[in-house]
Amino acid sequence: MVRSPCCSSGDHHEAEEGLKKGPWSAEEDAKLSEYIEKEGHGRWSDLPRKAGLNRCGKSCRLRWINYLRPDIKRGNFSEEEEAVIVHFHSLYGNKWSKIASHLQGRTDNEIKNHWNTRMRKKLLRMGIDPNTHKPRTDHLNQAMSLSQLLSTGGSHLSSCSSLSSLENAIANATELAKLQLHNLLVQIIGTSSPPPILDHSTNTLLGVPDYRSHHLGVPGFAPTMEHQAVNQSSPWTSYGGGLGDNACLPQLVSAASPEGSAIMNQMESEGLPICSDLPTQSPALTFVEDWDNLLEDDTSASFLREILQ
DNA sequence: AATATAAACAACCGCACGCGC
DNA sequence: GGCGCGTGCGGTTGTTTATAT
Repeated sequence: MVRSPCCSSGDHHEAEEGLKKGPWSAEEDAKLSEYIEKEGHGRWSDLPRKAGLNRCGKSCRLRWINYLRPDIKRGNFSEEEEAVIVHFHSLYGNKWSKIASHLQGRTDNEIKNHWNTRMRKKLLRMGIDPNTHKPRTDHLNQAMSLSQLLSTGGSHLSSCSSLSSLENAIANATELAKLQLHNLLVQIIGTSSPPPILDHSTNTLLGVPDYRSHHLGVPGFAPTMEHQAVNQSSPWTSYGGGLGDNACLPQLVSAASPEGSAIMNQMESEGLPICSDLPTQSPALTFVEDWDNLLEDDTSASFLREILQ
């Protein structure tokens, strides 16, 4: 490859020429802004010398584009902006500069940081894969199974006649639930390894030890794992996702707000589809909300933390 | 109040691409 | 067509700030 003569790490130019690296001082910022506003940036590689800066051109460019540019918009991202980011990310992937071109005043770096630090987590919490923009149905199904198990286990317990059976059942059900929940949480937290699959025919988590034979001591105790499958045609499947003709964005943007309507107009003018007929709540959404409630509940949260430890 | 940990942000680095010679 | 250079992009790392213990 042809390496840029500027800022190359291998050539030790910084060390030889004493080029400064790291955070910019107010004085450097002022010099850079003043020069560009007066002369324009011209060739970035020449700029530092002309502007009297002890930085490489690449560093100057980055500082100007990401921080000093007068039209830059700082501060928190609005929900409208986040919706636009989600939408265009579903179309372009990690093409941050392309996404940035749709958001006035936001830089690719800022969008990238925001995505990596906040939005990814937000989507994961919602049960949406941030890479594919599709619902993580494996997790939803497992979580629903768990919920079913706990309720089934409860009814099972109420019918136990002997105390030892009851204690066993409690221990076993708890163990099973912990195992599954642990697995589920590990996945949700964002490991990139392929998630264990729940084999519905045998009710085992593929890729983990057979917990039934190892942990369930009650003869004949085979918890029912039947669950309501998430409707594959639920609104989640069209969640801003897919690159097909039917890809559309749930109308997260308030068309009433000036900013929202401007964004919507822009999207419409670009021929981008916008969904307006989505129901306000789906079964999956209800579950996600319940899950959020669970996580917000102090007792449950401490229980989950304990499991994870 | 001190320390540890997590989150957010800024900047760096390596690479790819386009352009002119 | 090959090469060198300048620029832009995306991933990663480093630093700062906020929050929890």
